[in-house]
Amino acid sequence: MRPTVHDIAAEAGVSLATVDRVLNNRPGVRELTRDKVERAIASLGYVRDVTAANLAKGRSYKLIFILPAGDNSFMLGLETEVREAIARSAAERTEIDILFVPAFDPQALANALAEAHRRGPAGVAVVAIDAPEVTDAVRRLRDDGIAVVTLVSDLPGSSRDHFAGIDNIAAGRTAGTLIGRFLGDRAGPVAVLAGSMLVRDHRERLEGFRSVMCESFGSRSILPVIEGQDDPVLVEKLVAALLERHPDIAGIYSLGAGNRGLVAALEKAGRAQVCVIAHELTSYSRAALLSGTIDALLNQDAGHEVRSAIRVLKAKADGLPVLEAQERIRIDVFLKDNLPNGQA
Amino acid sequence: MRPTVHDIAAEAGVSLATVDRVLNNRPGVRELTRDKVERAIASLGYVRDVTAANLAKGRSYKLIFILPAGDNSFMLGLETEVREAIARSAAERTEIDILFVPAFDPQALANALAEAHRRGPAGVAVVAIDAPEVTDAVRRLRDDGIAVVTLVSDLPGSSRDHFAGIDNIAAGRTAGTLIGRFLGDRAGPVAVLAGSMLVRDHRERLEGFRSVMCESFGSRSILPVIEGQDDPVLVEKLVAALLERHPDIAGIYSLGAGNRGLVAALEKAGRAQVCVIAHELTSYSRAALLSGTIDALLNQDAGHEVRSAIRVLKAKADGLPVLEAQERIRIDVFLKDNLPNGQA
DNA sequence: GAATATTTGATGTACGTAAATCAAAAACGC
DNA sequence: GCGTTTTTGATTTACGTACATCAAATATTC
Repeated sequence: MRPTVHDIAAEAGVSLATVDRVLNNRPGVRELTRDKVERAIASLGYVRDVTAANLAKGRSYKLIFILPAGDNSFMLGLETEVREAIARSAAERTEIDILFVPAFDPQALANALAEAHRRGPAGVAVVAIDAPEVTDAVRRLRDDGIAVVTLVSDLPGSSRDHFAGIDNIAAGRTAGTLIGRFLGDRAGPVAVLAGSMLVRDHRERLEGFRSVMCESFGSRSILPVIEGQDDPVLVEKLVAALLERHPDIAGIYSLGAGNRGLVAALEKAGRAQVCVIAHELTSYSRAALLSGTIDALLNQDAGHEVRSAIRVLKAKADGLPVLEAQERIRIDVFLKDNLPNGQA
Repeated sequence: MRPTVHDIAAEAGVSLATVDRVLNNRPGVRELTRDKVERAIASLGYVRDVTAANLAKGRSYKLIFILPAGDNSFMLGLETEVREAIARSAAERTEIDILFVPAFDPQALANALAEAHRRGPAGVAVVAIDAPEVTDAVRRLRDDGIAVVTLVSDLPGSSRDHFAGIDNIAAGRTAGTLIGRFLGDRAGPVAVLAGSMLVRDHRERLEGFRSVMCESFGSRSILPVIEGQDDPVLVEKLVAALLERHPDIAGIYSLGAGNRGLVAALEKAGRAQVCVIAHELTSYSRAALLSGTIDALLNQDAGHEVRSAIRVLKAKADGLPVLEAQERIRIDVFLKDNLPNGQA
């Protein structure tokens, strides 16, 4: 049987009320008595029954998700997952609100964080932008004991509790090895298509990709990066021009979210033999993978990221440890052979 | 605010006791009254507070894991994960026992299932062997309302509630595409190394692998399957003989758990240029991937499988729905570039 | 309509914790 | 020693559900 507060009280030779004072950091306990109780807790191996505690407190975890507004499929998918978590929230003692902010706008994001702060939640999950005003806003939240988790895009060097997202350098390296080995001896340069070098995850993917190409496939030339702003129309135009300029192109690594335009340009040009590695599984990229236009997809599972963020925020709010192995977001590598059925 | 049993009673115009009788399927309620209560439940959208219910019941979920004895790293890893779940069990109202059975022995497994049945648990997780006596034993458990989840290796056509493992056909197909594309125009046959064709996961991986090789890489010949019983010593002997017999071998797909012997044989023969795709991330296979002896690893995360099995068993024991998207076990594709740090 | 069986209500206790109140005891200053 | 402050104890209520008991009301049978 698991020990209860009563057992602690008996073991320490104090009353229930005193145990409660110690457990919940209430004032009015002598240092000596506090020690006695803590020794009893340690010796009996007491662990507070969080479910009973939450029941008694009538607690519900108020959480706020801050997401970039915009219509790219991945972010829409992320929003869908948050909404599904909201639908389940009754059963999980959570109360989740979403705040939308204009994409790529650090000041707007800092303001949203301040607004979230005002609402006094137990935790905040945010798709971060790597800027000082954002780091500051996060620090202010943390100073007030509000847990903060970055989602998809991290804010290293800030005081965030946790990052729920993939290792983007590893993702870029993986793309490099795949494209290098898939191409084998086939001649021709490789192009890189990004959204914007302003966002950290794109920069990191490029860094990983380049280092692998340099280390392991040094003879293959890499064309200058094309920035398509994740805009389908712009991407299509840029890729079409690229294909015309370089008829010998062997492969393309698309590390951003411009898949729709990329696929359109490739198919119009009839260049199915170009080896393409792209990111994020959406209905477009799935179709392109199945048709053979895209050869491999790297993906981060938005559902996992959202659920992980919620678990971590709840744990941090309770001062509980986090199961690191469970919360590591993995880089999915999809070929046409191992696509999950159903969704996305 | 979430409705409680009191709200249901008020809404239905009955007493708390009657609501309780309906909710817990206790006898002594007229059909008409039962309907009234059920309508109230539906109209208020009542969901039982499982944590409060468990608290009241003093419930702890007795679960039994049945694992194959043996010293292969993957199964040891699986055992480790179960033991870690046991360490966390205090906080999760679970009480987990492990039963070990000799590997690849259907009758012993059926006996273990009967033993598990005798102990009267809420659920059983089992690494299945696809044999009629096992299917029968599972059916008997289910007939007594005991939840059953197959782990790693499935038992389709049985009455198991859920399978916590990967899609092995997809895994085999993925291996096929990877080896086919990595080899490109390089000549030479491909060999397949399995543990035993008795277990379904090995059969399915082979099936997926063969079908992709046939569909997409028809010109490459596949040597007859070698069964190494996942025994390092035997595997090393068999692979050494294989390499001697076929000096022109271009690739090996190891779909079982005999990696230690495979790597030893390859390294002793100095055949690093052979393209090798193997399964399961262990300390041995990790080292071999980093050194280049293995080119890619397909992996199922044992920790995820164990945690998923536990979640599903608890949910089934409570008659609760399962979040399918969360419980899908993914096929990890590891190259040396995206190996997770830490463990395994 | 009486006797019986079935259904329903009323009520209390329990689970493990939180939180509040008030009284009692101990420690402290002077 | 006194009064005062601080610390501790004892007790109660609450959270939402499960489960048991006993009495009361309603159906059913003959």
